[in-house]
Amino acid sequence: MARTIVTSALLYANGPLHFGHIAGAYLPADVYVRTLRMCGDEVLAVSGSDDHGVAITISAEKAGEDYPSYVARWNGNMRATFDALDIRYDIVSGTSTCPEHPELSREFFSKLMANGYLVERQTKQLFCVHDDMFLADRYVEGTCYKCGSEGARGDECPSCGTWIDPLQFEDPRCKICGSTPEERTTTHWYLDLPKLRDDKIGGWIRDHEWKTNVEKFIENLLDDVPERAITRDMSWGVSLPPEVGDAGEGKVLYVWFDAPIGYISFTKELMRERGTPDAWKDWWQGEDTQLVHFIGKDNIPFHCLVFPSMLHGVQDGYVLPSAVPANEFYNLKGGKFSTSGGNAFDVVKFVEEWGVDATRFYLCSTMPETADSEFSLEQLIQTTNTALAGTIGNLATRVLKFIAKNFDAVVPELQESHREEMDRLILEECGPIEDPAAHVREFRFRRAAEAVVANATVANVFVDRMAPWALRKEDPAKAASALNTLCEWLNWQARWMAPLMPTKAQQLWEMLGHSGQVSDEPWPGTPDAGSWRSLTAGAALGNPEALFPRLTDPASQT
RNA sequence: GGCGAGGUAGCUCAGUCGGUUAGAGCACUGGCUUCAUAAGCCAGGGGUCGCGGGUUCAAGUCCCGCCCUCGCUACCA
Repeated sequence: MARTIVTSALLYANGPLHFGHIAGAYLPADVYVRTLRMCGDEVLAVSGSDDHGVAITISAEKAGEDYPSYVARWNGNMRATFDALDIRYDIVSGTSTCPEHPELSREFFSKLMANGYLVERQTKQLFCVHDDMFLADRYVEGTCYKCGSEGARGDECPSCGTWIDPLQFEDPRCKICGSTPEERTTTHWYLDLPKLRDDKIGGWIRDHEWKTNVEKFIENLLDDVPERAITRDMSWGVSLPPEVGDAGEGKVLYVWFDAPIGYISFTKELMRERGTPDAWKDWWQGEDTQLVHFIGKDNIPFHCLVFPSMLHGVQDGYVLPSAVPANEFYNLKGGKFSTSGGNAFDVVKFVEEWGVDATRFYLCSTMPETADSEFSLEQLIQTTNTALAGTIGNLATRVLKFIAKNFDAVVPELQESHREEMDRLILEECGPIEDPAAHVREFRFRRAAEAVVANATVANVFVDRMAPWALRKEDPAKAASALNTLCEWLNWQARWMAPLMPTKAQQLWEMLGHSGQVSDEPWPGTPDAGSWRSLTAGAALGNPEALFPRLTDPASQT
């Protein structure tokens, strides 16, 4: 049986989730997981928050909160957003709360060191006595020694574009408190990426089949891969293992080093809770495991180069990613979603107002799969009204209400003599039928969304060809056969919809008279003339009602 | 400045290895239908594929230059 670990980018616990994140990494993962599960694959879905790093400590202090509660707040926001959007994981944890995380992160560090993939170096860095911390380049400002403009940041001068070495500032200031920092020597450990690349992993990365947009990114990256510091001078994070000695005092692992390890430590946490503490190995070190990382394009270097290098470097038999379906960026009004810049809105409230499934569907059908793409409320409303209310929802009501009125609200009978004609008409002559799951497996979510609608159009064409309202008077038995065929089709439609629109799929499923969960049904694929029917004539149908209410654009009202 | 992505119909986007008249959805126009959520079906109009060169029998697709938009620029993630 196919076994797949699906991860969604660990969210940096320093702000709310917005549609950019959701369309980029979380919703596609959820649709993928739901699809695979209905297909009978064994799937583990993991996500959580990335809780460490300087940015968080500074923001927390500004907000007057202690780090754990600050991080917990954003972790909670993430969970609430997932709930609102029906995005489900087996575990949503956090790097600062997962009990297994520190130890496993240190184990990675130790093994990489033992295997010769870490380099120890001493560097000079600015230290702020007032704030009692080494300052990241970004937190130093001063007068640019090239163009003389004030307010140059420690990494780059905004006026002349020069790359700044903050140690060369004549008047360095701490950006946090404004005092003058002093120069101090500090020791750090670097991940020897060039060596890791040359010891096999480079070849693996080069030969691996990546998504097109990922491929382009990686090629350049590989040629010029630097050593990367994986430790920091601060207290909020995972402390270093004892074997580094005194030099490790007051230092923690760099967030980017420990964050992806979270995927594994969260799995350990989950398996311990389930009472099978060793089961995580079957996943992460199992030969047949497929590892799929859903991320945004900004995460490509880490998931395609750094983390695989780490997994390889510890030499513990970890699986390497089989696919990294990175999405591009999702934009709002031409710019990126940004909560600090005000270019965003409250996701939970948005979903309450416009509906979970309509939102999920629209995000999927405009997902930035191949290039950056654009979100707009007007289009969401448009799409909901035409594709969901008009094509899919109206198909259900026009069929089921007609049956309720004229055929006693039960599945009408199919005359054996009509079977061949009905099957030929709907399966061959009313338009192409596609399997949404086939697109999902290729990470083509936009096409999958289109396919669900296109399949409903096939049935709408069938209704028009049969014209049951007229046929009922001329040949009632044949009208019954046609409606029986349409009931069968709606049963497929509900299952096709399930991964994308779980709530509405379930509602349709119940309208068809079923009591169980549609998501527990096996994936239907595409109908086959000989075997696609499964209904019993006379079975009671549920109450037909509008699946997707039409939405009104507040901007278009006068 | 450097790096990355993009500029294709009114809008949002597809276009695999360069190969017939450049596609889809929405919007728009016309016709059919009346079962249904003023829904459905059919047909149609609409593009010098950012600009200028080049390679080729053939370029939206490859090469060079330019213009514009967006993102990143590493010890922030």
